Amino acid sequence: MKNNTTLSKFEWKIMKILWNSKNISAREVLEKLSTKNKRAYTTIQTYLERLVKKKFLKKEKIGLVNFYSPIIKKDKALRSETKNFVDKLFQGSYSQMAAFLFDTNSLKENDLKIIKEMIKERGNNE
Amino acid sequence: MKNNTTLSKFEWKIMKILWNSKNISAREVLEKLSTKNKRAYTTIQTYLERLVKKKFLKKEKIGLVNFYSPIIKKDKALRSETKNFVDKLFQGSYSQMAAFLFDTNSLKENDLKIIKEMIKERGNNE
DNA sequence: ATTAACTTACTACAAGATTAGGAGAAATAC
DNA sequence: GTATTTCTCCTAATCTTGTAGTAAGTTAAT
Repeated sequence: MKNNTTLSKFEWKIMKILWNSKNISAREVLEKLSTKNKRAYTTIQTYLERLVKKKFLKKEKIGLVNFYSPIIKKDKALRSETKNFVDKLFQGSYSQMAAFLFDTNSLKENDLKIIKEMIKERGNNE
Repeated sequence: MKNNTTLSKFEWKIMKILWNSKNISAREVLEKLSTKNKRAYTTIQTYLERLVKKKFLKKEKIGLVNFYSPIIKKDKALRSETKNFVDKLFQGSYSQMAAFLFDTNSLKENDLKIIKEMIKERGNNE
C-alpha cells in the first residue's frame, strides 16, 4: 500500500459518514447515504472492507454483525489528500493555487467575503 | 468516457510539458521529464496515446514520427480538476476549503502573505 | 420445523492506471 | 549493404475502482 493513499469520491462519502457516527454497521452506512448515492448492500460491504484494508477503518464483530469505525482522523486525511492535490496541480504551492482561483474567478462573491473575514481575523497573529 | 475526466499525477506531469512546448514527440517528452520521473520510452507513448483518447491531446504524424499537442486549455483542465477536488472533500465550497487551510495552519507564512496581497489588490472590485 | 429476512465471506468482472516488452519498418552509421 | 538505432503499433501483466452476485450461516416468524 502506498504511503500517500488517496480516496475516491465514493470512499470519501463513506468515510464522512463514519466520521460522523462511529462504530456503525454496513446497513447503517447504507441508510445514511442519500438517495442518489444508494448502492447495493454488498457494494457498501466491499467499500468498507477496502477501507479497512487501506487502514482508514477498523472493524469489530459483535455477534453476527461487523461494526466499523475510523482509525485515522478526518483532519489528517483531508490534509494529506489536499497536499496530494496541490502537489499534482500547483507544484505544492498553496499561494499558486490561490492565485489561480482568484485569476479565474472561481470564487463566488460569498466565498470571497468569507475568506476576507477569515484573513482579517487572523491578520494580527504575526 | 466520463464527462468530468480527471487526470492522474503522471498524466498531469505530461500535460504540463505539453502545455509548455506544444507539438513535440514522445522522445522529447521523455527528455523533458526530470530524472525521478523517467519512464521507459514506450510508457511515455502509452500515456500520450491515452491522453489523445481522452481528448486532451491531438497527434499528428510527420514522416515517421508522431507529434502531440494539447487541445484543451490548461486553465480549463485546472478548473475542472479543482472543482472535482473541492466537491469531493469540501462539498464544493471553496470557503470551506479555505477555512480548513487556515484552521490547520496548512499555509506557510509566505503563502499567507501572498494571499493577503492578492486580496488587497482585488478588494476594490465590489 | 420450514420459511423469510438478513449477514458475512468470497468471488467476479469491467474499466482505468501503471508500466513496459516485442515485432516490424525506416533511417543512419560506416 | 549489413548492423544498429529508433520509431510506431500492438499486446499484456498487475493493480485499483466501481459494482454486485452467490453460498452459507443466523435469527425471527408463524
